[in-house]
Amino acid sequence: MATILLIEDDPGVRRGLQLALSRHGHEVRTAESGEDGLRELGAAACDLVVLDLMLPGISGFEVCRRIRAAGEVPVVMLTARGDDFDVVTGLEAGADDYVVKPAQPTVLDARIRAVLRRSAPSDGVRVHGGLRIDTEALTVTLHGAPVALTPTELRLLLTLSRAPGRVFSRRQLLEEVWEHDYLGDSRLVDNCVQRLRAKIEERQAAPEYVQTVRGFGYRFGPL
Amino acid sequence: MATILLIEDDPGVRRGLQLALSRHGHEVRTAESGEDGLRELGAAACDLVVLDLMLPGISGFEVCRRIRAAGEVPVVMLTARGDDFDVVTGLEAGADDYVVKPAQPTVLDARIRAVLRRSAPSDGVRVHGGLRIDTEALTVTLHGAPVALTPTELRLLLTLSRAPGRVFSRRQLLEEVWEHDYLGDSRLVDNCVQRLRAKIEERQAAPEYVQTVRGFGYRFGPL
DNA sequence: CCGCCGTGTCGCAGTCGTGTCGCAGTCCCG
DNA sequence: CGGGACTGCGACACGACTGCGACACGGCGG
Repeated sequence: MATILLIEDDPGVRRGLQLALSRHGHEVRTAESGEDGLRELGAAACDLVVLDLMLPGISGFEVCRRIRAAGEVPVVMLTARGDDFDVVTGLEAGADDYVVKPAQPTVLDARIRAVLRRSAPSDGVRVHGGLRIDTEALTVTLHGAPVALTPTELRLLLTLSRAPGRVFSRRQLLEEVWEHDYLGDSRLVDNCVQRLRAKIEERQAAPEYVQTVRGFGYRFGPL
Repeated sequence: MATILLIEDDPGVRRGLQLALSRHGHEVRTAESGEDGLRELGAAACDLVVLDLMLPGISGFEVCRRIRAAGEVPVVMLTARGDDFDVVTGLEAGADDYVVKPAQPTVLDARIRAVLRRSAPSDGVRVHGGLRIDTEALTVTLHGAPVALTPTELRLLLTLSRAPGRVFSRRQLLEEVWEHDYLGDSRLVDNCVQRLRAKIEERQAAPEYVQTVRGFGYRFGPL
């Protein structure tokens, strides 16, 4: 499961690949052009870019160079024909792998996983939108910028993000994060959530990562 | 948490992983070879298979193909080296994920949970017609559109849907949903049912999900 | 010894959920 | 056919729950 940005101008191919990759368990965002893609990439980090070579406006090669110049996001190229010129130039532009169209979804997925595996050997990294949680280094970044969390806030975030979507009751959180036997109902959890939100949520009125489920508790991630 | 079948020929690795996965809350059964594993799988179902590639007798790939051909049990592969050939072939054989040996128990557990989460959304999710109830995320969708339920309405729906077809008396519902000792017969339940219906029923004249059994109480689901 | 940071507690305010009431419509039964 | 019981349904006011700021305590390092 990874977040993938698909840059492809042909609407048919774009939707087909988006659907196929979604079925393989990836989160897929799309862009129609190189400019659009670079903008999208700046807005929110992703784990990998699938990049078509034939694009209106900036060429795929140029987009690839800029992506690699900007960061360490791996790129899988999509070429119409496997002629040598494309491949060599593509790999020299910084692509990590390439797949020849028409692409078998299974093959593309296999390549993607292979690239992710060798270019991101760091396991235990959870990425949700612009939030990146490294469970080994115990670091959290928001849109690439490091976020300073206190130990308790970090434990809370780790616990919640371990099961995205699942609702944790205050009771459960007290046991897992604080490990006390919790005497007397307290609003400690609310408080810590509030402090955590102040650091990782951009619009606190509509929290993106830590959501409250009234009457039950809190939940990490998508609605 | 989940029942896992571990197919691994090396006795040391097998016991180590079995112990580690048990500690993470899984039920672990083991098999020493591909044939053994397939037999085991036929004898009793499990939620996921952890499959070593290097096996005596049938190869891991072949075992994987047969498992996927037989049913929908997800497979996590265990490979000695992450070379591309293994990965691509493995994923094409139908593996859902793979972990490179020597495997960190925590990493393996994380992968297992991720695979289980995406390949078995049927866990804790109840679907009846257009209504989908996720008992972990505590979300309800109607024809794909999220429905905002209040805590009491949600508890009511969860209680009723736990036993579709069964009739719950108002008394029972008061005890299970409200947990008070219920003094004085009240029409609280009727009210809450009404509010719930307003949100999930399309034709309230002929309720599809929450039906009233005159003189007795309410029932969830088909006649 | 002093000051800072993290943590737990308290109180206030706004919002939303909830329980009660009353009326009207429906079904059952005499 | 008529009366009574049962249920659907809207309205309303109280109360619970949560967000949020402020403060005090304690540990750790300068």
